[in-house]
Amino acid sequence: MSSSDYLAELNEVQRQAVECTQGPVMIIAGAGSGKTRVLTYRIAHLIRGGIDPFNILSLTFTNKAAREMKDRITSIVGNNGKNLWMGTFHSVFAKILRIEAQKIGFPSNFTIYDAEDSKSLLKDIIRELGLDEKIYKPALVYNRISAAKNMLISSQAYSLNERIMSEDKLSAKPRISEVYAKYSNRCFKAAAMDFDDLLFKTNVLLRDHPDMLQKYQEKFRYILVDEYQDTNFSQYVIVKQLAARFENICVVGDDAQSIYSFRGANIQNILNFEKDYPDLKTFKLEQNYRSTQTIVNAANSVIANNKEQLNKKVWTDNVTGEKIRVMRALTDNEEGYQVARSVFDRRMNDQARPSDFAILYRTNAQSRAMEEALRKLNIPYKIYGGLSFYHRKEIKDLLAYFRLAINPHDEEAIKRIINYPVRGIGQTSIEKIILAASDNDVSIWTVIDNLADFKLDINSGTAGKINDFAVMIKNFGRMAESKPAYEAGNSIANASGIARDLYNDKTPEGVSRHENIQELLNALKEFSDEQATEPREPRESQTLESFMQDIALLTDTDKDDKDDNNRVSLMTIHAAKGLEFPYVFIVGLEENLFPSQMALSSREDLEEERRLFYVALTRAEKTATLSYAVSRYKWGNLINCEPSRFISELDEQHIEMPVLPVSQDEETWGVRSPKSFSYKRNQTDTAKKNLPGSTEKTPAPKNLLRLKNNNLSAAPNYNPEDLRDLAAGMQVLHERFGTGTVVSMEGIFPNNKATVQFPSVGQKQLLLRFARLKIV
DNA sequence: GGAGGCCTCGGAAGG
DNA sequence: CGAGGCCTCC
Repeated sequence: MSSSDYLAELNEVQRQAVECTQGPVMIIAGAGSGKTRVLTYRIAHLIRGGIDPFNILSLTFTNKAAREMKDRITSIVGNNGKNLWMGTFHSVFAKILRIEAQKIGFPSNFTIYDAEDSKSLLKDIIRELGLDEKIYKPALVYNRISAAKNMLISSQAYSLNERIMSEDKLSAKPRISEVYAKYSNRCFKAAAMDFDDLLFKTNVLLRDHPDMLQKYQEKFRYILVDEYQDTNFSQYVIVKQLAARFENICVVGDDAQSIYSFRGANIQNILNFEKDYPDLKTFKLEQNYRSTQTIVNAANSVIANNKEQLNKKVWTDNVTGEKIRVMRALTDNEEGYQVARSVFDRRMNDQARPSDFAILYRTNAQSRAMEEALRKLNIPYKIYGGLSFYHRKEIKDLLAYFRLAINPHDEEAIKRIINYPVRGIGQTSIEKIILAASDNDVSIWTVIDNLADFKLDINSGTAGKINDFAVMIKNFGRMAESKPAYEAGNSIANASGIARDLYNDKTPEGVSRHENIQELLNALKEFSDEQATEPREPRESQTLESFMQDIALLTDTDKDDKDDNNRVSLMTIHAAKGLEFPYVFIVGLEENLFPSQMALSSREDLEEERRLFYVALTRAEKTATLSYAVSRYKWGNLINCEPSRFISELDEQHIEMPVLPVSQDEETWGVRSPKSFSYKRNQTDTAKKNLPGSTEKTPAPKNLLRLKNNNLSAAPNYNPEDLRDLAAGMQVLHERFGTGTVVSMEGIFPNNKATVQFPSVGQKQLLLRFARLKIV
């Protein structure tokens, strides 16, 4: 492309934001206002203006965003752009911490623990301290420690902080500070950092080493931060420190799209940015290029309900477009069916491609109904989210060996594979080793590698096996150092026994696990080959160590997808941030689901849910369709649902409500009081059974009709009244749809059995609800 | 060490 | 309901 006329592609405000390169700048970028374009052109403009890319730091929200932006910039300014420091906070500062590690007492080959590693370590510590795991749940303790680190509160400061300590006492967990202290110590001994440490230790580095602060202030003369509304305190301080010398700081964000406060993001960072830099220049990108007027205006009408926001007015001169349709379904399954049908019709009428559609939901659990319905209509789809490649067991197992080859002190990696594949080192021996390490304040590896010195009560056979393990790991370490990444990795996979172990497993899961291992090795091979063509320092960059550096920071979206990509996208709204689709369906718009039940107690939480809805709506280019169900399965029980308040917050002129008015429908169907619908065996009986001393088993359910493959059978003590409900419901179905048929109910239930046929899954479930049925 | 029974618990999710 | 953890039993 022609690289010189990029400024011509920008509107007036965008161009000003690009050209204003000196001093503090805040760009408030409304949804669909060309934010990415401004950011990339701004950087390109800096480089063209003679700024060395080495002096530019650009921080993004995801690795994917960084990669795409870097490619774009390189296409404008040439290969020089590759020298940019661009990446997520975590990847950039991990890189710096590896360079400066010795300043804070870490080796540069430190391991990065992912959340799973951290929780597993916390679990061990909680046990070692003799605390009750049911009270000190590892996930909860992890969140608590994470929140503290994000507020730059060390374990010492934590124990001295009266507010935090009294919070912990109040929640009956007064000893979290001890867990925190021990956790930090164990990470240090293992030469490991968790995700939050990457930011926390960067802060320590910059705070305690003025030379370091100065060095990086000088280096990063131009700093850009994307998605600034989602930064936390720790990130805020890093940016503030680094920018303090030159104040060439540019933050880009949209307060209306701040949706990550639950993990520490602080919307105040953007709301108060002006206070930090009084001579700040602010640019507001308010023209939306993505969506129809209807969608932009509807989204505005929703967000207007929020109190706390920066003043801006997003507008568009795109076409008016279709009204936002609201669909109403009987159950979650019928909702899926209706959505799938709409996708099907759109494909026909608009000649749209599957990849033009997105189905967005509040919780991952909602994907199932959508998935089933799409499959029935043969519509290709892809579900985003769920278990990532790098978090699969077999992948983490092999990576644990790689980790040990690079840093044998890595405690979590040792615990993971010291006895996998099985080599006769049992739980008892491992516990003795951990205890010895703890008593002597050394790492587990130090004990393993010098077993004889610690005089453990371990029999000589096991001691020999532990010794063999140590020899193997040291051998792997030498391989990692001397051989290129792929060669070393492949040897380790074989010599460790992992490859063989999985190869011998011929179950479908085993085969798939073996394939995953192969895929990881392929990635390693690609990495080796790719690095070999790079001009700079060919040796160093080809090692297993360099491959492993950021592996903990990768996620599935970073993996190339070689599959056919012409598919309907199914994902949570959080995952959809930054994406856009011509046709968007937002499903499950029910009070207590979206907004989530847990967000109803505070104004702040509710406002964040509303921003989430705003994000969802503004993903749409051509049409947005909302849907809700009047009843939905939750943990096996059918519960009643009310339409979400967000539907009524939409300006009426932009929406088209369902054809069936609610009142008429309820009359036809004769809805009862909500409580009687759900079958509550679980709550009441389990509660009773759990009373101390009670031996009562869950009693056989009463009033229960069972439905299996359309065969209906009744419990012996079945209440005849419910049978009348069933008959009445079937009658209504028949009248209304003409298709619902009772195949055999003569004599009303001969032998307590009947066969029924339902016109659709949704109607079947509505009927079940009528008769208080339970699917078996 | 693996299979199977029992209990518990259930938010969204980047790095 | 169903996933995941834990315990028990072989």
